[in-house]
Amino acid sequence: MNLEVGVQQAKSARARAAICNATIASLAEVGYAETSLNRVAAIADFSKGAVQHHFPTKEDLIAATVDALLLRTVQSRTAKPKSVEAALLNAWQRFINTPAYRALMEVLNAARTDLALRARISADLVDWGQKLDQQSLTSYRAVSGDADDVVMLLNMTRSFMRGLLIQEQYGVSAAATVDYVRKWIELIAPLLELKEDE
Amino acid sequence: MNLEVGVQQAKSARARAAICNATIASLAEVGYAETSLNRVAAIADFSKGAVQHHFPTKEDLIAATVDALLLRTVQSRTAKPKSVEAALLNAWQRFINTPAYRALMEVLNAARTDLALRARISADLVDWGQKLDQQSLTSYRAVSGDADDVVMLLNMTRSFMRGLLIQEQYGVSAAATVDYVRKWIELIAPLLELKEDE
DNA sequence: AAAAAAAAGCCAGCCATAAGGTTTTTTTGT
DNA sequence: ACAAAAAAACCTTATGGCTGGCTTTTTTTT
Repeated sequence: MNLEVGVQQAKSARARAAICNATIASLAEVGYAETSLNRVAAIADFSKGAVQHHFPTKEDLIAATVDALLLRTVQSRTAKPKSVEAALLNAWQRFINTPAYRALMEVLNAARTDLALRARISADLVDWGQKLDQQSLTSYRAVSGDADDVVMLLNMTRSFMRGLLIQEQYGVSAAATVDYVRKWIELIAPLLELKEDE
Repeated sequence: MNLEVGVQQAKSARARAAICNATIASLAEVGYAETSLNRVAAIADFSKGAVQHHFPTKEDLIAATVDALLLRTVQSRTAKPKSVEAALLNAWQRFINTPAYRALMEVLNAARTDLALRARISADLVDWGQKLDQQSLTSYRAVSGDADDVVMLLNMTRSFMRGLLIQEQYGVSAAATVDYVRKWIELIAPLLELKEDE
């Protein structure tokens, strides 16, 4: 229990956080392939050597950044929503349609063909998926009474929203995209109810 | 007036097609960033110089490949399906969940951050989207009677399926993915009818 | 003295260009 | 009309400029 060791560790932790944030910003802005150590270092205002001191390899950097992203998106529980409709629309606006989620998608896409990266982050992603499923179950109930329906409907919603993010680039306006979201919510909100107890 | 298309032209066309096919294969296998002229040339069994002769810049190559992909996916009209459910499931199996579509997604994702590429292919993609909407209207009718609903529902379905492709890598089995597709179809199919007239 | 940060060097791979040879097409001269 | 000449197209090989990640060395901080 050395307080001064704590000081160094704290500083190191701050540096690592700053670097991960820079990585997230870079992923969102220029994508995975163009997210180089040089660029991350420039954004975080460190030297390339500093980045490589904290994360010896690029895979280390990306893996740490993914962890930060997953943690961030799980922690962001909002106040209890008024309706299922409001909750789902909120999920789109504050959760999916956001630079951080885009950064995550960049890594997910890269991991499709980069097997080493995929092996590295796969366990965390599975954990994350399970946490999301848990959250679904504590927030919603299916009118059918089947708990599996809750998980399935919310996963479908997330899938749909991920797909919207891709299409968004060409020929479809942001307004039309929100229309799509609303239409989907219209369809599935009647199948779900909010849990009130807590 | 030469009835026979020039020998060279035919050869050239064949070479270009082979190179584009190699590009599609590479995109599907290793993704956009790793799809280099070297790799494409190796797959197509040409020299790198040959590839660059036909497509002076990488952007040219990708743009031509996208054209080939879009053409391919529009042409592939199948026999008239028996039900809305069968048609949508077919769309997933023969259209979306396929190497060619994955190749297209790679380019779309890259185009999000590569503005030059996006400007290059944007018009073609918009055209393509309109063609797909047209096809939707000739094949389906909405029970609501509103033609816009047809277009919207099918675009939503494609969005959902795109989203599935991304998630597919981690924690979700192929069988579970098909379950999701079926569940989605259960929700959407009652809102659509097949057009029989032709 | 040890950890953190910066700097310098290395190798591999990328895209692009250029030079050379072969084959096809077009133009020219008679 | 038709062979010779010129031009163009196709493909290969070689080269260059540049940037990527990684390693090693030097400087700074604590």
